[in-house]
Amino acid sequence: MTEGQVTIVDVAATAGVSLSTASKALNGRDRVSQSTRDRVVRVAQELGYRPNVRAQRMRTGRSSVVALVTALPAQIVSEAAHLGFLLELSFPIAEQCLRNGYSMLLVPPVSDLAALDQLDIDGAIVVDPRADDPIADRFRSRGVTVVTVGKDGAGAADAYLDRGAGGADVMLDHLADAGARHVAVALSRQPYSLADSHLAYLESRSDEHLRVSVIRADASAGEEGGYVAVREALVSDPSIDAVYAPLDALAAGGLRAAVDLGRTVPDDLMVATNYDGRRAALAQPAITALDLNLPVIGTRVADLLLGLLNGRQVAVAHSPTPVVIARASTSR
Amino acid sequence: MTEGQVTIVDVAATAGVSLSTASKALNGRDRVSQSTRDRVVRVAQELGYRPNVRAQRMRTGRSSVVALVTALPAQIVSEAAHLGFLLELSFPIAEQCLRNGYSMLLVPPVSDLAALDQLDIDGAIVVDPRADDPIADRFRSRGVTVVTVGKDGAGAADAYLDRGAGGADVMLDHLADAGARHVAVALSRQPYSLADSHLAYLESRSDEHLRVSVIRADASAGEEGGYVAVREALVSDPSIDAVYAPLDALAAGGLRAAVDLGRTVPDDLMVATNYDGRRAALAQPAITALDLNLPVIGTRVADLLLGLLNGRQVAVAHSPTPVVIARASTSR
DNA sequence: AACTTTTGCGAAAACCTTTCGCCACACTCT
DNA sequence: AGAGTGTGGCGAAAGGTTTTCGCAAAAGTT
Repeated sequence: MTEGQVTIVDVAATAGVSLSTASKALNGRDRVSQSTRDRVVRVAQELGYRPNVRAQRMRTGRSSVVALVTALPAQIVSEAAHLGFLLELSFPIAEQCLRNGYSMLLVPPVSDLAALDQLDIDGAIVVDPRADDPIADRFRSRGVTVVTVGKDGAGAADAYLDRGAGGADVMLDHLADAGARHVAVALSRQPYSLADSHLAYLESRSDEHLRVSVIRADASAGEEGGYVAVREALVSDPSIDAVYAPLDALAAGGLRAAVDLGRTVPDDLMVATNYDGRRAALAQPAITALDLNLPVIGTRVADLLLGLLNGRQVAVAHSPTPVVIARASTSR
Repeated sequence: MTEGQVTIVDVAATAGVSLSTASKALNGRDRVSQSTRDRVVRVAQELGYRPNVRAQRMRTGRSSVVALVTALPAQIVSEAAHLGFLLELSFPIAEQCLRNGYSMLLVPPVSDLAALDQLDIDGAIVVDPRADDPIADRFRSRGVTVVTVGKDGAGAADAYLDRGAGGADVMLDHLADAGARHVAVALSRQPYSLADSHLAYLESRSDEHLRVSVIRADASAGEEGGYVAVREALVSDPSIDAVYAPLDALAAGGLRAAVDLGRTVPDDLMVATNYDGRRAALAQPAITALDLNLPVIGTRVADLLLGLLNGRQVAVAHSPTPVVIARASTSR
């Protein structure tokens, strides 16, 4: 195939210096006279020397790789727009990493935690961790620095990006402004960090102007889960005049349920969701969603992790305030 | 931090066997008696031994990592929907890799080829390579197996996934059926593999029923590039009654140009594109696009690469036939 | 001139694993 | 009994790099 790789030994020999001097000259680490440094660099250039990354990693114990992994189960990832969320996040993270000499591993949801041990990484970004997240734990037990997107309740991570109420505040304000009096918030039955944040916020939110109640849906069933849960809620409590389902699959299912029950949207019932994916934009009527500004979130969480890996002391960052994208489903 | 990692030396010592025997027992490689094997495995378990991935890679010369990288310049990637294309592709690839014990590195467009040398990978998937693609070359000169999505003209890759006419055939059929007589195909001025495939196909395509002419646009300028190119074409040749721009940014720009010129879509002029992203779906009127079946493409190209890495002899795979998603922009 | 500090470089260890060659032993066949 | 054949296990050698330590020569100081 290729001629035997040219190693640093070859460079040193050709340049007439010792191994260690060559290494120091190339890495700029230690004190080497300018003349020898130049000579070594020139020889390396001429010989086409490329350091063996594996050997470097072996020796230094660092790999300059970080992983992006979601803590949500595969079902939810594929059913809801979480996949889109993840992917939109992945690119800015990958860019930020590359810019800082790191590269990013995209890890699909795994059933087997042991598979995570195979990843040669310095750090990981865990999206939407559960409390005491097993993935984050597994990484950290190995010495991998972990940062989470979404507050990590039990402190399983080294740092996290706080998403606050996750946009629930912004959206509820919007719904209230639009005239809603009783919002049913549809959350996944399976717990994850953002849903918890939502919940925490919601409990403090109900006031005389806006009543907020929580309903639970089976997110792994996708739209169907939203359909079932919202239908039941609408039937049992006619005072509900708005449905807010952060997961877009639940919102889309809820919309269908409302239509099937003869409610018109938005006049009888408003519908809103978080992630602004195709599902929301193309629904009939189009569903109001949030602009989460994922590029900024991605960049910030990447900075957080990279900062930690470079020894800076940081513990928390904040996501930008989401902006409501008002669509037909909430504009009366 | 953590207590010093437990190595295979510790396992061997505790189990009372030699280093090499412990290694063989754990890897199931060579002949070891069942009793010692069991003992070693049990000890490893008890000690919580996890092999040092970096040392393994160093020794074996394999990393079980592949990279996904696009050959298109960063400008086009961000301007056109190529980013969406890439991301939709990335997930099935990452899944397929993980399923086979590999992991996938997502690499943003790089300006500096040397950065690619930092990636510790066994193989790479290069999307939309140019002829004699420098990225593919760089990888292969290092001994990295390369597979491309989109035919690699000059054979810079070890294998490729053939996208045929890239859907141009399907779309032209659709336009002809819809009543088009003269289609202007807007291609990026910058060459890349799919545009070449389109071109090759288009040259053989013009017949008495359907005239096909090619116009060139500056794709790095995004929609504006499409606007300028299409406007000029429409003004200089009034017989054009359809615009087909594989890159969605060009199609969207073209649509705007047509409207500004007072042409109504689809009655005076039809518009179509390849990638079915938000831009196409949300345009006014909505733009007809193709369902490329990216999950299947991703899985196939991953299989191609993984096959090669596992020593199987494969050279080419084919993408599924795209299906037209007919929207208002082409239905009279 | 004698002493101390700085500077440039080399030898060797360490990182942890896999693999190659070899030996000892037990067993089988002539 | 001696030669041949497997089998289980061991020791040592890579694999390529970074880093620590020490030494000697040069430079600086009293």
